[in-house]
Amino acid sequence: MQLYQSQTLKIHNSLSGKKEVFKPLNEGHIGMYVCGPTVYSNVHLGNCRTFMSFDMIFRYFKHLGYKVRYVRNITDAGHLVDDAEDGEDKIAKKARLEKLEPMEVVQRYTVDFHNILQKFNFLPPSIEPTATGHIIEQIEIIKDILDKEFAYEKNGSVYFDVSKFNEKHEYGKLSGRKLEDMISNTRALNAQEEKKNPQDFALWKKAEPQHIMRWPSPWGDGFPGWHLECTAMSTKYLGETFDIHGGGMDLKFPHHECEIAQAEASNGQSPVRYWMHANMLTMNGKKMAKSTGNNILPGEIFSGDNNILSKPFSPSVVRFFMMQAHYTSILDLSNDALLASEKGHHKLMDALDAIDHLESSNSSDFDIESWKNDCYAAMNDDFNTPILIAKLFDAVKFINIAKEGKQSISAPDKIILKEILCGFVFEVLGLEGKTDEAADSDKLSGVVELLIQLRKDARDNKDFATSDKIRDQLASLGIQLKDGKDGTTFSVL
RNA sequence: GGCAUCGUGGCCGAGUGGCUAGGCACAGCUCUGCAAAAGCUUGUACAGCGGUUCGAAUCCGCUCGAUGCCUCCA
Repeated sequence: MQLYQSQTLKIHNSLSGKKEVFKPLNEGHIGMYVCGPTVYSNVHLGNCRTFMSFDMIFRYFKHLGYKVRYVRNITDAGHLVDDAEDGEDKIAKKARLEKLEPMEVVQRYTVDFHNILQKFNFLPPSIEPTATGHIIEQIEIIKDILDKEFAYEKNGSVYFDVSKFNEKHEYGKLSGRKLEDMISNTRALNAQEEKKNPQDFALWKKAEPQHIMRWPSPWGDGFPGWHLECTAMSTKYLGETFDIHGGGMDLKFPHHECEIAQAEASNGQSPVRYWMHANMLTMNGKKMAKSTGNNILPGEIFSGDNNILSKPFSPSVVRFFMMQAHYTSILDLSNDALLASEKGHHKLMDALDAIDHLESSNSSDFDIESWKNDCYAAMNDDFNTPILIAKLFDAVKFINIAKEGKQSISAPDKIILKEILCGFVFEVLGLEGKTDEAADSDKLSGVVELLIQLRKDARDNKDFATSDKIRDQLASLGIQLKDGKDGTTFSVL
């Protein structure tokens, strides 16, 4: 019996705008696709938040006992810079500026992306396909859509015919837009004269002679449109209809809308059963943007090399900070917020360490069953990690009281408490304990124990000047002494 | 201008038509040589204006503000 059989999970489906009971297409198995990064620069912190939300969701599915195929692509081709760039591929553009091969740029930033995600303790997806590795599949889909007459060719490019599609299908159902509104609101843009209608989008773009990234196709040398790769890769690995498609809120339109259109045009069915969208990250109340300087790279948070935050913060603290907000809410990052999260994170980890040292008793003053149910109820309610964390702090409080000997816990309950707590903290939330390896070093703890002993001697002799000196010096090194009933312990901050 | 997601106490951030979120900060107390840590106790809310209701911060309308998107841009 798997855990998921006893849990009812609800997911907010962007398509319906409602929370729906989640039932996978095939019992026990879940197919999930998340739009990955474009690897033409360092990964954006906001992007990390989106991926982290889906990492948590992936982790919870696995925790529930589901077999999950999680596909997250790497976009290494297909994005255009803007109209002024004459249809030049974004990656090719950057490559010329830096005098690098396009694939060299892709490699550099793919490595950066993986490095940062590893620091954040992400689980790797099941498949991480690249757009350039699926050109053939994309061409096949274009052929299919052309056959069904939902697309047309013009001068070596192929465009999706939105108006025609809209006659039999509903273009705009995900983002709540109506084609008529879009038509009346369209701005005048350059280089659109090939399209029948401004709403049409490219499935295949003809490559100009200077364009480096190019592939042969039935319509001449060119490259695929941006929306197509996700359709090709998601359906290839997950089937024509699959359970979950996720991404940032910003991708809802046009990207995800176009994905729906492409899939419905090519195989007649709606590709995704549950659409999930993660919300944006702001900093100091404003959107993060390089142009205004209101921007920070993940690596700069970890190193402290920035003029926005007062100190470095560990990846796990940043993760804890992000998990304290619901994935569908806008989250605001600030120095104060990170400082608060750091303290909360530390308190949580200290309590986890303390469980093993609790005395077992014949009975428990803590209702483990009902607490455990509350934890699962929080996660089952559209992955409500803030509520889960609030529940975890109920346990933290109990552990601290029990540590003082004021309440008790039975031996079996102690095992369950630890198992559930660790399960949620490490497995589901993906947090990490003491990252400072020094804390585990025998040498360090030997030295600190010695100092604690010396301080105790000084205190016994009422030599408080010496005892305070030891305490304060250690504190300035980031080692905190805690005087308890049964002597002094320490923790490395 | 249109569409979408929001607007909660000093800060971050959940939630609900009437019943404690939680973390951090602040104050008092316990413990302590003094602190720290931990515990206990307490305070400050639901953008504004209308409406529905016995009752709304929670539902509806409008206003203001934030963020994203509006065709090739995460």
